[in-house]
Amino acid sequence: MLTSQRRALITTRLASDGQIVAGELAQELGLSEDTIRRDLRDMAAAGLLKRVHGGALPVTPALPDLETRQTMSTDVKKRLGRKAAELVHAGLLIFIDGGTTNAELVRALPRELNVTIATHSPVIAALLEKHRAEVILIGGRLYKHSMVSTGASALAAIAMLRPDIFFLGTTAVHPTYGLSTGDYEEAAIKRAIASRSVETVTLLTEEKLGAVSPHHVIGIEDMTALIMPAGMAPETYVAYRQKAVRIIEA
Amino acid sequence: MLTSQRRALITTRLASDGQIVAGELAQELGLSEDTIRRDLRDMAAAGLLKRVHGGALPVTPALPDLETRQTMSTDVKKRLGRKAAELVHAGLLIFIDGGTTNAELVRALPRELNVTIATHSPVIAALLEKHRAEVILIGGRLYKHSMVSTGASALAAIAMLRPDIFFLGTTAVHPTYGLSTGDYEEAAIKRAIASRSVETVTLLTEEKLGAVSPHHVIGIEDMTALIMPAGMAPETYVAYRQKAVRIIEA
DNA sequence: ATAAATCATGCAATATCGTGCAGAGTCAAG
DNA sequence: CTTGACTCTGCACGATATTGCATGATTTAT
Repeated sequence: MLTSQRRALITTRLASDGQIVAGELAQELGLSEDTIRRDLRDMAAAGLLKRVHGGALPVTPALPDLETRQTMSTDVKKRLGRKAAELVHAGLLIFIDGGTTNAELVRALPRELNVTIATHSPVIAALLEKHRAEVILIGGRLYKHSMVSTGASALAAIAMLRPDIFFLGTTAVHPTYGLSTGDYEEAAIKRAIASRSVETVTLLTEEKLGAVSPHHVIGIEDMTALIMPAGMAPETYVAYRQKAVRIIEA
Repeated sequence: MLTSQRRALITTRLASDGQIVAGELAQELGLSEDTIRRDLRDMAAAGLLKRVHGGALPVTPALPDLETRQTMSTDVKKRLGRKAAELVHAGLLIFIDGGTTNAELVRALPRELNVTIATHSPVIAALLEKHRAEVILIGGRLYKHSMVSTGASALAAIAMLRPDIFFLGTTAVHPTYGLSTGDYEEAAIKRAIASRSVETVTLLTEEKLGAVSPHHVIGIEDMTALIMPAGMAPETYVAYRQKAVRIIEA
């Protein structure tokens, strides 16, 4: 692993976890603690993080992550969410995946709409408290990173459903490699839901395009539509259109 | 947890609660009181807080009416939650019912504690995002009023568990009629969980005592313990003690 | 006044840190 | 191709920091 890669990972990890523990990261990467410490020392000198005994913290201490993620790029996600909400009509069975972008979809859903919403994300379910929608919560063992149910019982519950639309949450979309994610179990669950759904749609912010994660979920050609921000360069998404996927701009 | 994070937490907690109790915080974080005391001593030396016997106070006391209003309603529940958290030990399987009082229990649980927590409330599950605990989410059809899973699939999932402690959320407790609630399905679920649990505990605020709702859950004699606010008139709860239920004051 | 809780201090075990040094790899000049 | 400067990395070692426990002092509550 290159030094710059390692340092990029540290930055990412700081943003997602709000902390770095030197010993843990050394073990995880199979490196000595000295290397990690040197990275942290240098990055602290560059003002990229705040060095503390035992590890490092972000320079701007992590706000409650709900707040952080909300403020990250709310505008774009809100627009995507509103556009996605237009696909939802009364009487349908909708499956909503976890993630902050899908949370915006939930917020954009009319409160009085008579739909049935299935989800394996307790966060999404909690957001539906004030809606009229019938909610089906998929249980299972919670995968802590993305906070969604996984495991055999979740798969069994999903097998009982036949959603009209699946709003898939994703972190990486690539024209050739399709959708991918960082966890094996998570990928399996998403695949199971998509395979049972009539339509599969995902909401995409720009930074996810072109990215690849270790675990393949489904190919672009298996998607019904991609909802992405308007105003992007055509060459960014022409590759997707060639796969006959519908592109909806928001 | 890194030292600086712990101290940041102390600052936050001082702002939100208006006080720090050394013993409680030590228990909550799974550390010795000495460590907390050292933090408080050092932070007091740095002028970040005011050290007092038993804990610490903010240097600039919070505006009185803001403090009282915010904490009046939740202060009692926070105390109940912290007391209840003392019952939870590493290695146990805990089932946590929905409700705002149980939410305070979750907030009081040590973040690093190795427990397994089952819940049929997406709200409770979402609160556990930052905890190390293994979380088992019980799925089903969400009963919107109390936001908990109900129905056959929830019952089936519960039948797989054998919780050590069930923290039952309730709205009505009566010395003769026991615990009751407003929805039939909800009562059935609570009964099912209680019947499979080794211990059943409930957190009670004063206004729930003596109330009766249409649907019976379980009798007082089937409870292991009631956790209720300290300082109530003895005649208020003597009737419960006669049922051989343990009364824990918080 | 007496019991219980809380505190400060010293001590030992562990974790983390900084520094110096050596081996391996890279790269460009010779 | 060889050589030497340079960088990166891991290890060793002593220094420092953190933590939990024991002990006796102090404070608080009854």
